Amino acid sequence: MLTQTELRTVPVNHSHANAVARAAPIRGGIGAIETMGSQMKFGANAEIFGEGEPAEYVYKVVTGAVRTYKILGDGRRQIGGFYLPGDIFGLEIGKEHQFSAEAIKGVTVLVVRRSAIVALAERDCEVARELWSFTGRELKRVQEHMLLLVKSAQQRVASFLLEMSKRLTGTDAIELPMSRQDIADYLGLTIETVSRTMTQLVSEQAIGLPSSRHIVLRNTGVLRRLNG
Amino acid sequence: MLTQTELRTVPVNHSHANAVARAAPIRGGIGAIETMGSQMKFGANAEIFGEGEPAEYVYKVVTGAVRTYKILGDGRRQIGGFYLPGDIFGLEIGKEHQFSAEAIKGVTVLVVRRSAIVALAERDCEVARELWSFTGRELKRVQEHMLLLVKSAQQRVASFLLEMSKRLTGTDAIELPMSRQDIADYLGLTIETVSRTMTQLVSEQAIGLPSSRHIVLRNTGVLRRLNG
DNA sequence: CGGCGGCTTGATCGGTCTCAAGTACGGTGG
DNA sequence: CCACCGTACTTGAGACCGATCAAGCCGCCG
Repeated sequence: MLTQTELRTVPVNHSHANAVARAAPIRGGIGAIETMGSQMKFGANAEIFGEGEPAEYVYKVVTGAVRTYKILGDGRRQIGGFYLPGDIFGLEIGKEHQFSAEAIKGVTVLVVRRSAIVALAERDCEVARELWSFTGRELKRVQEHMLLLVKSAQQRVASFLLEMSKRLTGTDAIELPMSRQDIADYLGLTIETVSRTMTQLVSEQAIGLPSSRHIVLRNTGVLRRLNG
Repeated sequence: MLTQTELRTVPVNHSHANAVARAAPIRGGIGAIETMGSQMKFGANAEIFGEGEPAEYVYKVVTGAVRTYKILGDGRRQIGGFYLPGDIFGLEIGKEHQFSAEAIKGVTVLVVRRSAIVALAERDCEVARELWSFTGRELKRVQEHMLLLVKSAQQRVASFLLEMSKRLTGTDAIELPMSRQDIADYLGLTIETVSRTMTQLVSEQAIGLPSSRHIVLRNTGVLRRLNG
């Protein structure tokens, strides 16, 4: 239950006054956040936006990592997704954010006003298509996440490691930005089960674990087989 | 594991030769399936489309009920969603269906070529927005489904009944179109656990169960409290 | 009436959670 | 440089929830 320390190294409000850079808007929608966005920084565990707040901005991770989450009725936290450099998050169809978002560690993001993109999409069908396409990819991602949650602990952890390997570096050696608690809340497990499963995978020669956040995939075949 | 009988009462191919009605195309995108679509019928358990097949058509349920699903690596079936009269399904961003779809019982659907809608969206931004909006609602639905899967059996069943009550009739008396196996595969439980949980809810006065598919919500407060 | 599929109920097993210590690591201050 | 502390992580023992295996029941249709 939210063991994490609630230190917010950057005071946040929704005027987002701490923008540090601004480039001239040229054209394009979501794919052109680079050219029309402002850059912002958030410290570790800083809240970027909260569930239910107006979805005024769309974000793209430049460096660092972000988690989105919901607090369930019984106090547990379910993480909806991890967003790594290059990933876009915070784009909603409706007026409000469905999940909260926090920086996992220090993060730099590009920010664009949602209204700017939506306005563009009203004139430029190509932009509208990009919005649709983005939400479609997000849908696919959540569908896969859903499928994860009906598997065994071993399968969930194995799938998670394969996913992170692909997204972080594409190689077998990965440096996890998130804590065991984050992983547990993403996979719908407890921190103890995640930890135990990791050591189990080590003893099965499937992974190496030189340090708790540094993981080496030794036998992706075994991991993939677990995946189903 | 797929106890269901594989009887396909309607032979299906992708030319969809068994269209029974055609109306003149007037205008509008996804909201205008009515005016530009053909009507089709599928018998109980008939396959409407398969995972990985080209997503040539978009469907809207007129009568009956549809399930989408995936078969997991270990042979289990996970149901992605139930689609009831008025619901649209089968609309993909990419070229292929991500899930398979079957009629739960006899079903009548309206069908439109995906390409027709997409072509419209390239010229009419309002149509493009409708596509985005639809996929956004689907995303929200899947997110909620994901949240279901990390709850207790009681919570899952209670949430399911509340959802069905809202979508089927809006009243407290519901007639489920799907079997216990379907419900189990939707909730990530076994058929036995679903059954036991139902009788448990009966003994707690939360629901009435005059027959296995006919359910009366007696105490929605209790159900909602379970929901979290 | 018999048979079959869908549903319920019972007994036991097993995987994950819970509660509780113990360990490793990084930072801070003496 | 080391002692200390706090946090993150690991490990262990036992409880509990849902899965599994196995019967039995019910409704429907031939």
